[in-house]
Amino acid sequence: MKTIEKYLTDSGIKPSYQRIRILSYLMNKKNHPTVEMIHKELLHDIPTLSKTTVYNTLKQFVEKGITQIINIEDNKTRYDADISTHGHFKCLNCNKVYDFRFDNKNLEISDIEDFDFLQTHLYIKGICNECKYLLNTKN
Amino acid sequence: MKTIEKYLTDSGIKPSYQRIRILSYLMNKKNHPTVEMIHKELLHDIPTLSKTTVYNTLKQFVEKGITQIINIEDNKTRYDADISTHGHFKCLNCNKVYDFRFDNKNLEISDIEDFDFLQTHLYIKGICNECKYLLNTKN
DNA sequence: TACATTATTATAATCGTTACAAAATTACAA
DNA sequence: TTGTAATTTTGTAACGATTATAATAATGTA
Ligand SMILES: [Mn+2]
Ligand SMILES: [Mn+2]
Ligand SMILES: [Zn+2]
Ligand SMILES: [Zn+2]
Repeated sequence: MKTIEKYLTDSGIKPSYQRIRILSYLMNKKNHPTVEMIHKELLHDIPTLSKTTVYNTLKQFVEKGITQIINIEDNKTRYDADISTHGHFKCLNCNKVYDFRFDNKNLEISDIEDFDFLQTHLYIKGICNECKYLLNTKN
Repeated sequence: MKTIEKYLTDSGIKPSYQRIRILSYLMNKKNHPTVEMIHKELLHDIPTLSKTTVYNTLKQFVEKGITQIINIEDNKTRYDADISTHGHFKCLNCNKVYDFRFDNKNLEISDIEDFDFLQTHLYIKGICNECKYLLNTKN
């Protein structure tokens, strides 16, 4: 609890109640939520929470570099408080988004060697293990 | 010209005039256009072209597997008639989207080894060579 | 030609997101 | 503490990309 406030302060963000709760949600759930998911969930505890506040807060988190945007969906943005470079796998059956690690340093890339790389996003879509099992036992 | 019609037919798509023109645009320009870009450009030649037709056509192309969706932008969808697995680099200065090749086979991925992979999207953002040069000479 | 099927178009509706201004909260000096 | 300025949150309206719907046009076929 205390650590999250300090993390916000150190990042140049005043630790308001809403901001603390939204960041806690991201850090604890680790579910790459949409704005809708965060708002719906926190509304139970904070009945006055505005969706605009969720949007504003996430925008600020991204600007201050403590949250990254995950664009694995066609339409809606997902957010991740894990700002390390890691990959995301979306299961096309259950729609869950999984983290995975990949060797960013040894990516063998051609054609754009001299460009300046600032962000790397690796998205893989397919069927997760759980669904593979479920789909097999069904048939 | 003839080849595009055959390509559509072989993919199970009736080669209407609009579909031929939209696919030609994708294949010739290779610029990962948005719906807006395609519509605006083709409107010069086909003044009656509806934006809905562009949407419908691209949806069909994706369903039939002859076009892939590029989600490198936050808000709008881009399309690519090159359905091979390749990476995309977006320059944060000039907003151009470049193709690049990467070694998909030798990607070193942990944690999700047993999942079924269906699509792999590698997006890198940064500054392209052209802009690097321009930005340097400016200062 | 006559009729059924398919494709295209125009328009309205939807949905995620952003803009804006009012209300609430917080910071701080008198 | 009190008054006032600055910041944060909220509600509502506006926006832009996309989808749904229904009418019109084009195409295929008997
Ligand atoms: Mn993640
Ligand atoms: Mn491409
Ligand atoms: Zn799954
Ligand atoms: Zn550039």
